[in-house]
Amino acid sequence: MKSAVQTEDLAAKFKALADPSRVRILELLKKPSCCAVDVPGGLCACDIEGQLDLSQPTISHHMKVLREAGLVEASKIGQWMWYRRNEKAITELAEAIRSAV
Amino acid sequence: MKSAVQTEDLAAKFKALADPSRVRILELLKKPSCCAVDVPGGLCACDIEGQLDLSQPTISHHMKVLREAGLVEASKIGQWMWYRRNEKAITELAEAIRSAV
DNA sequence: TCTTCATATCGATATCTATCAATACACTGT
DNA sequence: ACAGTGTATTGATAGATATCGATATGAAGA
Repeated sequence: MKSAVQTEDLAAKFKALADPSRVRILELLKKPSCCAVDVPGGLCACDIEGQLDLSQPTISHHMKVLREAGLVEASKIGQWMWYRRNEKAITELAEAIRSAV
Repeated sequence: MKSAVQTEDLAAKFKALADPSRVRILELLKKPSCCAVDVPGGLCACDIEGQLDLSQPTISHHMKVLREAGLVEASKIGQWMWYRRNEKAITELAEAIRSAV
């Protein structure tokens, strides 16, 4: 039987995806980088903000949720935050949903 | 680009999984049937209730959420509701999370 | 140091959700 | 018809969440 922590952890990750804006953000992060940070893959917060019609604090909140769920990673580069998908965690979640859940 | 309805639909499915009790229910539904309904796979509501330490109305609520998300199917057999996983929808969601999201 | 820009945090609020007790509904056997 | 059983709905409530404006933090450049 699955442990309670595993179940809780799965639910927490799904909760992070349980919002259209956050699903959209994960879509956007698939695109090649187009922000000031010259790194392939990922985006910085201002670019995400430019595409979602949400306020800057709201975007910041969503990124925090995605990060704490482990689905997105972030690094500070200069004054920008560079966000990118954690493909490993995403793939593991996809596996869990099919077999383990 | 993904359409808004697709994004909304994905988020709706994730929202259905964004609760430990409902993740647990999907686990339970993997087990072979052990309820009065003599059909392989799936469970009836009373069996789920017996394993989750939640009230009957709460279980009923969770099953409704899972059904409306399309992740679980239900049939009435006599006075029992027979619930089973919609493996097709679950697999599609697993695909979406990895590639499309 | 001062200003500017990018991002995070705070405080407030409206909406949503999980939960239960009570009740209604539906099916079965007597 | 009636009683019993399984499930759904209703109504209420406590807690969570998405959102924003205002403000704070932090980094870069003049």
